[in-house]
Amino acid sequence: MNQARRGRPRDAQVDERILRTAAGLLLERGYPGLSIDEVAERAGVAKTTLYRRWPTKDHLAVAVVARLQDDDRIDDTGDIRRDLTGYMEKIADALNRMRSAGRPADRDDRSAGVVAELVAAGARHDDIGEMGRQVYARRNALALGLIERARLRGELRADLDAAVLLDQLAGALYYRVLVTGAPVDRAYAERLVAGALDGALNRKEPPTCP
Amino acid sequence: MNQARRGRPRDAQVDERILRTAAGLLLERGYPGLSIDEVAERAGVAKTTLYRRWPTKDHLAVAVVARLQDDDRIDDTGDIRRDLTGYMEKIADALNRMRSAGRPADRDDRSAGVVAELVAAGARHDDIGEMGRQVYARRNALALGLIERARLRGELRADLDAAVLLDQLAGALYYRVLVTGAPVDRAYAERLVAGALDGALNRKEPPTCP
DNA sequence: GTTATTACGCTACTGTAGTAGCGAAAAGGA
DNA sequence: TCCTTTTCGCTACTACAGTAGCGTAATAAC
Repeated sequence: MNQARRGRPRDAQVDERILRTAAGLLLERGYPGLSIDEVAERAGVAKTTLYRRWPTKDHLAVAVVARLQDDDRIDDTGDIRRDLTGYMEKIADALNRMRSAGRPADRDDRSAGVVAELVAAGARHDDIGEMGRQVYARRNALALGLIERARLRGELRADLDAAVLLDQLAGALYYRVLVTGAPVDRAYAERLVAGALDGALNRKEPPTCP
Repeated sequence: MNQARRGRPRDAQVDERILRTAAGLLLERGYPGLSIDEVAERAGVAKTTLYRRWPTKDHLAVAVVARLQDDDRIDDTGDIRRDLTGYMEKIADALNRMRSAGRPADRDDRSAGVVAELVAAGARHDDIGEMGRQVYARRNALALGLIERARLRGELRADLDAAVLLDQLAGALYYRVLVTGAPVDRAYAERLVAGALDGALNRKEPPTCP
């Protein structure tokens, strides 16, 4: 792919200037402060040029945030509790990075901010939703591998519902950011993994030895 | 509160007409199809009158959806597995009701639709966010009571982290609707509760009886 | 009654996302 | 060199959220 195209080639510096400008506005002023007109003006670019690359403001915002994400590898140390906790911390870090965008540091920050707008963007545009689902699928496949190896080592139940386990873990983080406004930090990641591993049922039964 | 006010009283029929019209548009065409100008025109009301009641489109949408929700009581039958499953089904029903708004029935419906827009509305406006958190807090307090009673009956671990358990349960539902696009139905509710109750760790140790 | 107060409808306005159409510039292919 | 294709900048436009100001209607307090 990427063969030599026919007409005038795109100016890569234009892409760069737009994305840098948009990133500045988005991180400083949040989603409503990301104005297409202002991005175009500050980047020294016609608005139509911008729309030739990203068809909506949502698409531009997704492109900006996608550049800020680091890789989504997952460590496998052989200790499932430690590895899942590390995985949760990675997700929490990514969420917290977006969460604080666009608001003064002194403010009581319970808002989902940019995270919520990106989720909504995925709901508004099929292609963005599909991108998000692919990111999720990739991340989830890696985590399923981690769990499967731990299961084979005997750390986890043989009949474990791994998909549900991952929904519970990641879901709790998103839920706190998007719905309850509660913080997601290292301490919570540890409580979360502990709860999921241990289960809720009471198992203390007096050993029945004849 | 609600003392006799000074000036001309508000026309309750105006509220009703606006909300009915807005509900029709929102459920039929989804969030982008909810146009303030069109609501005002169809309801036979000036746009300024509408804005006197709901300061933004987001507020109007929240008011519409709030009227569609039923009560959030939680059954307590004495069987924690059954009760939690019922609670999950209630949340799933509410999510699914909003999820299908505004799209043709034949379409492959992975989108979060109105749910995502409402979450974003909570992030955009502090007062809406606060409302959402109060709904959550109320619901959560009821569920915490349910869990505490089950714990006292001995069904659940004495050292259970109940807050985390509820985050895991409700979080998984929201996560599937908002992020992964997976369905949330009765079968999933059962898997979810089973996973949370049983835990992930392998506990099969040969009983050590001398 | 009169007055103060609030609701309502109306017109006109701003700001922003997104589109249409045009001419000029930059490339490849003939 | 000439033709085609695509990019880019420009101007002008639509659609929609939200606001400002005004005249008028409906109510309570006096």
